[in-house]
Formats: sequence, structure tokens, C-alpha cells
Amino acid sequence: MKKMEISHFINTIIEEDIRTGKHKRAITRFPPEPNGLLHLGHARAIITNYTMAKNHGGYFNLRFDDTNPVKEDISFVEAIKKDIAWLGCEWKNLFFASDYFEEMYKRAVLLIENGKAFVDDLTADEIKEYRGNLTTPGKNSPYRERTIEENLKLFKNMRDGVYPDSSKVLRVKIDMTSPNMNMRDPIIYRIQRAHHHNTGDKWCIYPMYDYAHPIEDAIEGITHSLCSLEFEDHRPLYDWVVKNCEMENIPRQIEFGKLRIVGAVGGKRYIKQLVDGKKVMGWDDPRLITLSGLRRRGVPSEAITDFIHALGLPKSQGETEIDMLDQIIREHLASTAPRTNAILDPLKLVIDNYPEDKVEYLEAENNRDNEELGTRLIPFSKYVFIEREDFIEQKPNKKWKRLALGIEVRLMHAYFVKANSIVRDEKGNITEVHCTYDIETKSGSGFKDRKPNGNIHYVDATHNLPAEIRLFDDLILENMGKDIPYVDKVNPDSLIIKNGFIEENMDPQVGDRFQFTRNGYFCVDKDTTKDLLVFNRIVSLRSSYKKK
RNA sequence: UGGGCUAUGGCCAAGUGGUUAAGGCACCGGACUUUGACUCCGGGAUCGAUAGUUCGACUCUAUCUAGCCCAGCCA
Repeated sequence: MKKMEISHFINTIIEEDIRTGKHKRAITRFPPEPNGLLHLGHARAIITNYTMAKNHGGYFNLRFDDTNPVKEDISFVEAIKKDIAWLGCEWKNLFFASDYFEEMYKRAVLLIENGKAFVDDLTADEIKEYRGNLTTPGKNSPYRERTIEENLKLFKNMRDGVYPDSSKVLRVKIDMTSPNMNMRDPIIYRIQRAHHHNTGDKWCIYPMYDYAHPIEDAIEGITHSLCSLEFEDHRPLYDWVVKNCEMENIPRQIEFGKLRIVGAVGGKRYIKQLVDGKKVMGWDDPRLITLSGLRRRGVPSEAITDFIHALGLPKSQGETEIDMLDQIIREHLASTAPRTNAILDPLKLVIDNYPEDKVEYLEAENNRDNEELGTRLIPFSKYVFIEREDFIEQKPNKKWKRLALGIEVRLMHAYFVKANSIVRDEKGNITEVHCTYDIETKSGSGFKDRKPNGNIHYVDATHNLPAEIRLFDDLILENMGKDIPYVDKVNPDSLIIKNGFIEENMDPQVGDRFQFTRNGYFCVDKDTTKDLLVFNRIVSLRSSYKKK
């Protein structure tokens, strides 16, 4: 694997902080909310935080940001941990934001004592109205000037469950006329009677993200809190909370651009819609760019980390083509995945001059670039399957490097065969191609008297294993317009199932990866049963073949 | 019409006043080939626009344009 040079603006900032003695090392974190699974976009945040800590003598924490029990589900916690571990980003500490509820409460009391927070009785609609909008400033709440004593009592009552849900909130006093909406006296606590996976029914008030997050970072001694660009406008508030809550450690939030993939469903909420709407097999559907989906598809996690590093860490807002990831995946698999033959769309070839009951076993390398993977024996008999697309009746032009009537090709690892005639069914479809082989041309014999019109692969028709082979295409039809929800734009052909055959000489386990000759890289899917192998195509091979 | 951020070839992206403007992906040629794979050769941008500063600007200044984000008691 190529070593990636890491030199982006955040790396520069951290190096500078260490050089000037501001910090001795970088301590970072990744703070997912357990309300869904992680996707490729999160991989940038995870890998960036992890790598910066690792490269700068520090460590990386995993912290579940579980401050809103109505939206969260403990079941996602284990799945998220599995994804992050899969990426190889080891966390030093595993924390939950809810571990800090008591501390957060105390800091809120401190804010009230210092006259910096107040309990507001305005309704949600009134708060919205008082907030103003993008172009007009907001107005102070009529409750803003309550006395410290009254606020203290009210806030304690909020905690003690005296008031109904949503009847009061705790707000911080900043500036209702700020052009930054986040600074218009933001709400930091709401009343919400909901069972929390960690704290049970202990609390009926929960802190808001903008208040909780900086405190979490500060408590953990995070030095650099790396997140995506949409939190840029929140940074002044983040800094305000750290300062006014009198936190000892002062973390710094730095934002980078979000990773978007052309044509992919990005964003947890959209993926969730597809999962909940049963439009996909689940969070781990191989057509999804969730980490679990990519893993199930067969993508090596190293390819993902390489991909993230290769992209760099810009603040610009582009859309990356998935081809870049595909090529990195191929590079990872090229020398590690054993080759085998598989026929996805079989066409029977009958070798007329080959003995009826004979079966030969021909030796083949499992990977020409990696001798350690050894060799295998491939059966060969009078009846073999080739790909239907590898045969055409009349060779159309000199570019055609496959089989055609009167044309001779090599069956890889076996012999030259020449097609002589075809058999059709009553509908006119070709059901068999009859040909003759030349025993002189056996693979490995060194035969050089003439060149075949190409090399095609085969699977013996009498000795093989049937397999279900799944091919994937874009999940979403983009040409339907961007106002249509994803659930209504699912490409019906995004999953193509082929019932094909693979070599009989294997006993693949779920997760094993192979290169199917000329068809791409494939991985054994978890749907495999003892009766039927199921493969996912991870990526196709590149092809320079152009029709015409 | 408020604020924040961004703008280098089809895509991603180096570059921080003087370089023939890196590299990867994609694409197009060609060589090689028992995978139309791999590998190998070759191909293309004047840097959102305009006006300045300067001997000299992708890099500095001003103005403009375009895109993204912000008006949850979500994160």
C-alpha cells in the first residue's frame, strides 16, 4: 500500500499548536448520534480525527452523542462501534455524552448564577417569532430579565419534573440581534419526558447539542474537535459555552468540507428513509454507501482509508466520482484476490471432437502477480459454458476478440476452439455452439504456430457449482429530478441477479473475495446457504473495449 | 435584501509573488498480453469574472458573479 502524505490545513494547524507549545499532543474524538448507521461521509470525520491524533502523539475517543432520547436507539451503538473498528480507527476511550449530564447541569446552574442564562416560558411558536429571521433581528424574550433567584428555582423545578414537557426552556443570554442565528439566545435545555438508554428516567430535561458538545469536548480534554463545515456557524457559540461555563480545557473546533459522492444517497436521514421504506435490504445493502453496506459488498476497509486520504481535506464543496474509490479497491484486490472462473450468463459450448466421457483437470495459477496464492485444477470436458456475450455469429470487425463462427479462440487454461455451427430453440435463441478443439494447443504446451482471436474463459458444464451472482448499478435514478424523494426514485435495475456457475474446486466462506476472470471482483454474501452460493460484485474490471 | 464559507482541466486535488501550473480518477491514442485485466508509453487547463498593486500574480487588494450552510424545544 502506498503511504499517503498527509498535509492539509488541519494538519498544519495541529503542527503549529505543538510547535508553539500550546498543546503537547492532539486529542480528538468522533461523536456519532446513535440514530442510524455510519456512511462514507462519516468515514472522513472518523479517519481524520483518528489520524490526526495518531500522527501527533495523542489519542482518539469514541463518544456517543446521546442527548436526545426520542431520536436515538441503543441498537445502533454496537453497529457503529463495529463499523469504526472495521476501519481500523481504535479509540482509547468509549464515552457517552449522557455520562456528563450531571456536570452539564452544574455548569448550567453556574451560567444562571452569573446572570447568563434564564428560564423562558414562551411557547415554541413564540420563540420562533421572537427569533426574527435571516434579515431581521430578533427581540428579547419578555422573560429574559427574571432574577437569578427565580431562574435558579425554575430550573431546579424543571429538573424535578414540576412542569410539563415543552412548557419551559433554559436559554443563554447572548444577542438577539446577532446576524448569526445561533447566537440569538440559544436554547440549551428542554423538558422532555423520554426514557434514555443510559440514564433511564433519571432526567426529564436534556441539554441541546450546542451546549452539550463543547462541554463534552472540554471534559475529555479534546484539543482539536474536527467536524464538517455546517458547524462553522456554531463555532462562536461553542467558544462561548467553553468560556462562560469556565471549562478548564479549551478545545478548538475546526471544520472541513463534507464528502459527497456523485449519484449516491448520502446523509443518514435519506438512507434511513430507504431502509425504513424497505426499498433496500437494510442498512447493509451493498448498493448503499453505508460502511456496513460497503463491507458486505466486499470493499476492503483499507481501500476506504486510502480513498479518504487520497481525497485530502478541502473546505470546498465538490462531489467526488465513485470511480476513484473503485480504482483504489481494484488496486487492493489485484494481488490479494485469487482468480477463478465464473460464468454469469451461460451459453453451452459442445466440443464435437472431444471424447464424450473424458474429464481433464488443467492447472491454473490463482494469481499471476502473487505466486503465494498457488494453483488449482480446473475441470474440462466435452461440454462447457462460456459467457453468452463472448459469442457472435459473424465476427463484426477486427476489434472483435472473442468467438464467432469460423473463428478460433483460446479457452483460457485449456485449448483453442473453433466454432462451426449453432443450435437454436424454437424462438430462435442460440442454445448451443458446436466447435472443435485442437489438442496441439493445450495450455502450457508452448504452442505458437498460430494466434487465437482472443482468450475467453469457461466453466465446465458437467463439473461446477451453481451460484447466485448479484450485480449492482446506481440505486437512484437521477434523471427524475431532484425534487422527487429518493424512495420514489429507486432504480428497479439497481440489483441484477444472475444465476451462473463457478468452478467446482472451491469452498468459499462468507466475506471471501475473488476475481472472477474478466468479470470483476466478487465477495461471498451473507445470504449464502449450504445449497447456494451468493456473490456480490464489488467492482467490475476496467475495460477499454468500445463497441463499434 | 443578513451572516458564514467556497471557487484551479469532465471529477478530486497540489500550489501561500518568479515553476514548462504536481499527482490521482475519468477520457482519447498506442505497445504488450493465455483476463478487451495488469503493465508501459503518449495526449490535454492560464487558475470563477473584472479592475488594480507589482519588474513579475493562481498566489496581494477592490468590486462583481456563482455554489454550499444557517431562521429545530435535531445533531
